[in-house]
Amino acid sequence: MTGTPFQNRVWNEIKNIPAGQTRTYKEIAVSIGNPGSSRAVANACAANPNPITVPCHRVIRSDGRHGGYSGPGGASGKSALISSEKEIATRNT
DNA sequence: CACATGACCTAAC
DNA sequence: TGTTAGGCCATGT
Repeated sequence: MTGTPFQNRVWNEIKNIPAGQTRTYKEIAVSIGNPGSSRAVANACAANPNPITVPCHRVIRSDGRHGGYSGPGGASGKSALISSEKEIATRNT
């Protein structure tokens, strides 16, 4: 899984995203220390070998739209996953 | 080192 | 509001 240090930071930040919460690629880029690498961040997710262990489905664009998802369900399931996790977070409160 | 690719972002038409 | 153009960064060839 440990590919490039950059990807590692990206996946790490994504894994740090709390359930029900969504982060934009730019936010992640800033979190890892590369506020201008929003594109590379998306690439890291796309290159992420564990689209399931990594909640890349919580990562969305600045427009609020979903970017993509190489895991099960695809970009469509991505929104479903977000809604489900959002529901979980709401239930926990 | 240079070129090509991509789940992006911003601005302009 | 929807599409097009340019720019940015990391990775792979």
